[in-house]
Amino acid sequence: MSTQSARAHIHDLLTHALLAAQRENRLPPLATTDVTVEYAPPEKADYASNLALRLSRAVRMPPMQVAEVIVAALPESPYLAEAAAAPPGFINFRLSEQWLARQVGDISAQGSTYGDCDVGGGAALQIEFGSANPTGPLTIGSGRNIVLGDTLARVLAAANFAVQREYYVNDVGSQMDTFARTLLARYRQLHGVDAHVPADGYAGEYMVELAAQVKEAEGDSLLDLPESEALQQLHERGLALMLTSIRDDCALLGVEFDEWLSQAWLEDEGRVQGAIDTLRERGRVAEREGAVWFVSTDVEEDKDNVLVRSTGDPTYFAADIAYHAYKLERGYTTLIDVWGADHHGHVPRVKASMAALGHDPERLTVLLYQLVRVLRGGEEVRMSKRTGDVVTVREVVDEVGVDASRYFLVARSPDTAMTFDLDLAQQESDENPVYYIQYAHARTVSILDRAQQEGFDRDAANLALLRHPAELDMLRHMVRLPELVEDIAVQLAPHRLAFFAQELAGLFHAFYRDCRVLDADDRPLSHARLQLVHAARLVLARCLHLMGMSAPDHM
RNA sequence: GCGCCUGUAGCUCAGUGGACAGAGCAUCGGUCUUCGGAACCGAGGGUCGGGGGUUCGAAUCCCUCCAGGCGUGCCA
Repeated sequence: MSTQSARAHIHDLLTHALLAAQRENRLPPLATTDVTVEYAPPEKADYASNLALRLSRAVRMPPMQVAEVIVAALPESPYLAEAAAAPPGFINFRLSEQWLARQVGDISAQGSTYGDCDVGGGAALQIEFGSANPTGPLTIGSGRNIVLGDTLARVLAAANFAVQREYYVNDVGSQMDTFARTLLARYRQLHGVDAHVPADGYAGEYMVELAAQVKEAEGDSLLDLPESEALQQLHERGLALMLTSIRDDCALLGVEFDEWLSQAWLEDEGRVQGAIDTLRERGRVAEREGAVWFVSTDVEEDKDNVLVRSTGDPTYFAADIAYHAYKLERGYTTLIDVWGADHHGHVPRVKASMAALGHDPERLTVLLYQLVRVLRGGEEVRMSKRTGDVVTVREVVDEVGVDASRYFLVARSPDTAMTFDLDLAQQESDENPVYYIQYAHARTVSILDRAQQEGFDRDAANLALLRHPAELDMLRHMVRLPELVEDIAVQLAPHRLAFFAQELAGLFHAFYRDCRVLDADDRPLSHARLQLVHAARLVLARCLHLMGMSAPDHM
């Protein structure tokens, strides 16, 4: 970063002013006050602080007076054209137009890294997402998980975290057993043997296709095996095939993981037993009703939870305890899990287990997202994983493309039980917001190409010529990208990217209308505007890439 | 019963302590087609689920009620 963001700079100015005002006895001595800077309504200012309003009571002065004292103590800054107190006690800041125009040069110089910030400070962060059971193809719900996780990972990397992406493979347990039993039934059926899919089995057609693949590879050799052995082999084969399919689905979405971590591996390594042993040593384990329990009743949970079933098998929860301990053991200081809201009850007990093992549960943040409804032909598609009646990632990407898929899945707050309208996402019309952003990018490219053909030289630009309101409005938005990346990294709110990009595209289109870029009669202005268009292209492309979308040159 | 999430314009959704509550789409009316019209401008449309409270200030925080989704000791 060659320069500090405007917001961070104003924050520092206010902090200095506050100290200076106290030093000069224009304000009484204060305990440390956290200074906040926010975006102001555009007609009032660019940035604003409510510092004086919040201080008013403590210093026993009217807010407006406090604001005026602070304004008077503000250092000069090349960033600002104006700082003023405004009723009822806000401190408003206007960015300098000359400073804004100069940012075009900074943005161009930073190129595809413009937008980076340093909230992470290089800290090792792990984000675990996806992590759907490998018992069926990825559903659109998992798609939301993966798109949210991947977009966050991209933003966190831009915020200077050392990001590792991991998919947790839940390859043991009762659901996998059911998966294997279903596969065996389908395999037998393909050989003309009378067999039935278990009542709790996976009825989806994909299981027949899996069985066919096994048949192709193994012929009838599994038919004569003892059932337990056949099940074990089908478990392995089916798992491998499902993982390949899931990996392919992720690739369709443009997502790659650094690690696929297997629950079976954790168990084989003795890490699950080890975690249980450690909890026992710490007096946090009880045995009753034939099972082993994690005792958390007096701590963070309202109930105890089973670690080892009466059958002797460890639960998913026990493995997850070992898994989270292993994450920290590998040196990640910040952990993020992306889970569907149906797992929210799992959060307190995982955190309780971290505390019980002597770790700081605050290291883990769980991003919960609500479920996805799908609209097709204007009607809600009923889904059931058990019957195999699901809308898959593959179907959606095939129908609407990867860009629209990702856009729609990321553009809603994780807390919203979103509706995915397949027909809208598929439309290549002005009803579809996806193309609005991409079209703006394509327009920038088109102008830049044309400028080159017609012999304009943007390197000769005098940026001080940029003073049209449409130019400055676009710049005011563009300089907020590093602040946006910071906010998204802190709030884990990737959907804000979509809104930012949408607004920037709108500002660009308005600029395009109001400001002729290529004008042979005014080459100096054309050159400056070309630099601005070039910078706009960089920012639009960065937004699109952070969302995992393409930034097309032509549409 | 209890816990979490949600309820904002006709629809899909932003905004979670600040300034008269916003966007896209839809509707209606304009630009009329010289750098890409997949664009732009304007208009109408909301007791922010209801009620109470805290605060200088509440869509935002607290209480309560209503509605929907998800969950609630040996599925994950």
